[in-house]
Amino acid sequence: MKLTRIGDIAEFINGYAFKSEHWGSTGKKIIRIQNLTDPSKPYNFTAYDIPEKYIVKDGDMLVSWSATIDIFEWHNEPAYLNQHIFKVVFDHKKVDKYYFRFALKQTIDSLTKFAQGSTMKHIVKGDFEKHKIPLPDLVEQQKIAYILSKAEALIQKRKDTINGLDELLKYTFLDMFGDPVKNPKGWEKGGMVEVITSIKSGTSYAGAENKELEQNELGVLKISAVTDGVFKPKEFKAVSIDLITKQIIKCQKGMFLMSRANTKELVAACCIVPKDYPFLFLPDKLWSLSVNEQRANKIFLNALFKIESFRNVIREKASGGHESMLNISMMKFLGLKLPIPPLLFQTQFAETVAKIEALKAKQEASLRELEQLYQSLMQRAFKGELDLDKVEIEDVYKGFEYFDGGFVTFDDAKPALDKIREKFETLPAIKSKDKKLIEKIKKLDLDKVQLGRIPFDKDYAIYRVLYHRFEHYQSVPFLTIYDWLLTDFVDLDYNKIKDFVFRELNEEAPIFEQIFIFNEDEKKYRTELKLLL
DNA sequence: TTTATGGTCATCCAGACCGG
DNA sequence: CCGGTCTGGATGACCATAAA
Repeated sequence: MKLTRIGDIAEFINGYAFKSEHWGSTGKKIIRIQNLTDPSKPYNFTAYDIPEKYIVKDGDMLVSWSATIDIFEWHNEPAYLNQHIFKVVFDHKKVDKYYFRFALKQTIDSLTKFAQGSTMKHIVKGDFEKHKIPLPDLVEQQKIAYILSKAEALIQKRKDTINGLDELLKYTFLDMFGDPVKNPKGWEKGGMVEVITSIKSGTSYAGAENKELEQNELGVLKISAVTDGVFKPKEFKAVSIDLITKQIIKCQKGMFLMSRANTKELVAACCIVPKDYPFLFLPDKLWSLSVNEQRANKIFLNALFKIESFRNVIREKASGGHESMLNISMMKFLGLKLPIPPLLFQTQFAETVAKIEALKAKQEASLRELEQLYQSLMQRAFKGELDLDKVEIEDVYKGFEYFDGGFVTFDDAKPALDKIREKFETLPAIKSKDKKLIEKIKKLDLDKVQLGRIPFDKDYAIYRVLYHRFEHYQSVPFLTIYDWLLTDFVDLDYNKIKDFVFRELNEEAPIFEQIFIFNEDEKKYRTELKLLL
């Protein structure tokens, strides 16, 4: 495939070098690299007037070129760009911005070889602009971006499900046992000594990071193997067996591990080791806790220690001169009090956890598969090996020409809208049902209403959404349309549609209305949605 | 003599900042 | 404005000391 210098298809505007006196708590957000890599990081704000060119709008692509070298799409209110990040201004006649994102991600590793500086890796603007990506014609680009977006969306969906299962675990705990500190269910309280029979601490060894283990090496775990609350067998350092003189504790299935040191936030992270790892052993900062099985279930304890309120109780016992590396002693830990529900309940909880974990394992396996598929798709796409002839991008999406940022007015969009309308006007008209529905609503007893299914015609909805928006606001941000089409409607996932619909219901000028219908056969109410005219 | 504890020092990353 | 260095926080390495 033809290679093109990215400097020829887009302009890269570097962010503004804000000084600390520019920061405040009011005004516009300042986008720093950490805000892109970690959404939980707080923003700095500035009330100063900075030139227009540093403003980033919703949908803008950003490339960080210092330390973290990656590309991000900004989905947020207009904000200022900090130094070390480029804002990408595309030549829309030549390149599709989503295609560009995928193409750059695919080739980003080769960019790091240009990185300069000793303490901190930088990419020099000139080198960056010289970087080449494969560039087929625009329609092909859109098709590639479309396929990859689909794969990406599936991956995200798996990740969401996995996170959801984690949440479910937490709620299951709180539902069964209540908050462990307030102890609203009045469980018998006991000392940690009653449930933990012994604590074994590992031994300190230095080693080489990020490498595979050789024949004559063992891995000493790092705190980070436990930090996230899930055992991570890859977080170790390699140590030559010859150097190991002290007694070590090998990492075995069922071990209940806890970190005795870290920042206050992360101290007392714990997890259960899922299987034997004969080549890994514990470092001095990790404990292996033995549980008195007559009194407690370690799955229960593992969940308990992860509940924020109880974690705080443990954290309070940590000490140290530097806030950045606090320690807990065994005595202090064993001196803590905890609620100890009857073993039967704990076992029941553990069974539920096992079920959720099994679901999670399935989702994780699927996620790995998808990620592999995604990788191979990426590679084939940029080698020009994908059969794009079979790819039909949704007609609606094709109807819109590229618009150079900003807003699409009603007139801009009218030809495309007309085309859509022609296609959809004959569709099963929710319209004709509307009158009957309204009659029914009048007779409803709203107190007895239950949520139910949402009958939903995707194509018709797209048309209605767009038309309504145009009528109501006269113009619509182009990117909003693009996103709807690309992300909300590429698949017919019920939950996604539901999310979308409920978002719409909460809008100031909603295009949906929730209505309630009595089903004569089932003898109960269910909700339906009506598109407002 | 061994182990647990509570540190400090070193390193790396990310951001602050500055000279040309 | 650009390209680089300085600085501080987070984490890992490792140790002196006290207790067992």
